[in-house]
Amino acid sequence: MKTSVERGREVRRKLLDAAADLIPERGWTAVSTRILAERAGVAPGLVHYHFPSLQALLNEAALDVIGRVVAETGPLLERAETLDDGLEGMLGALDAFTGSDPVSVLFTETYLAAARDEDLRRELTALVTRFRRELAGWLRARGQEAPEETASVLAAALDGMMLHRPLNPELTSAAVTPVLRRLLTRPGGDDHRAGG
Amino acid sequence: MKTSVERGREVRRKLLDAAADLIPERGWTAVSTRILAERAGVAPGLVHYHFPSLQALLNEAALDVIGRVVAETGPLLERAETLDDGLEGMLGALDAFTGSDPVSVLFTETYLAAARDEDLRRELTALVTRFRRELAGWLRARGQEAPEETASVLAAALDGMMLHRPLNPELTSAAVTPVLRRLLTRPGGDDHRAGG
DNA sequence: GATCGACTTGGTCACCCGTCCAAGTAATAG
DNA sequence: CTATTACTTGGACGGGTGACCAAGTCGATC
Repeated sequence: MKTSVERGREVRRKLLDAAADLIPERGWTAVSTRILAERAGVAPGLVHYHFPSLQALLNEAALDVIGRVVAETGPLLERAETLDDGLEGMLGALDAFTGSDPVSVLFTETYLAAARDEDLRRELTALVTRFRRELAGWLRARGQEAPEETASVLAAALDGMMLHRPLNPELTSAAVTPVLRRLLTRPGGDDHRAGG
Repeated sequence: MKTSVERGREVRRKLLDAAADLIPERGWTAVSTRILAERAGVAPGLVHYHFPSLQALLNEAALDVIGRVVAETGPLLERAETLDDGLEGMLGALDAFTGSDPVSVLFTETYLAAARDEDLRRELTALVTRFRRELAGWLRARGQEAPEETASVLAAALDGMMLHRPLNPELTSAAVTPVLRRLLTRPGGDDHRAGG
């Protein structure tokens, strides 16, 4: 038999998981305490026992998922030796997301919610910045020109692709890789145009 | 004195304008008939007189705004002779949008709402496709390699930039233009690698 | 066995929701 | 002047909302 504290943690976890499902499904502002509790298989009153507010629960659930995705990308990059390999790896991993899947939609919902919640914005900015820094560092280490700016554009382009995919079926990694490859400047290529 | 039909049209217009304000402000699913009517300075019952449902009103309002932005971009492109000029023009125009302004947020809100409303998705896809086709045609006419794919990536990257801007202040057109320029292949450049 | 404290239950509070509609106003057509 | 038409008003309908809480459960500790 479990201790009540253990069951409490489990309930908390179930609520966060239910939120990660429901935010993409219904939209951030359309997730209610009752629906959340029902989906988690839990009494309605528990939401406000384990979390100070519905907003706080949604923020934590979204940042959890995004944080996990960001944490997975670092190792994926490090495994790639060349810029081309890294780009292909990232875009290949992105093929798991159709733009309509829960994770893609959760990302976008969170970006929007961050415009209306200062706490969320601050923490989301931290996560996105970390991702961008990792990407920039990886680019720099492999001789990429203007690594920070390239990382910013690349990060934005990846999220933009997720946004456009449901409206543009041609936006596959196969179609996109050759185009995005042009963003990368190889060390042995056209790298010396002094200054800029 | 105005005829009642004229006043009716005016009310319809006011409701659409109010919706275009409120969708970014509160989030798509958090716009209610009563708040809408209040913002428009109009009685609540008028919403369902002029529109079959709240959803239909929101769809029309969003597509109006997006359609107008898309319609403005064509002429902007045509004015530019070279790929570089066109890119700079587009990115410069994008500087009017901070990513937190109503139009930027409305775009993203609409992409998300389209995932949950088939009618909206169909019409939004038509608009986005039109934009992409115009961009691709313009690119092809100026000797760009793989114009369709480049247009797809460029369109996605632009929306992605709007999504990321509030979280990444360095994402200015000045920082981004030199990077995105690498996407463009000049006619006199490395253009003949037959087939591909 | 008694006490404590974490967790849970089920419900209450005041309020907002989309939709619909009977009754009213007022410009126009006959 | 009457009938028609288009538009407007204010409220009613059933139902969902976030937050809160008194009472209850139950393992852990003394």
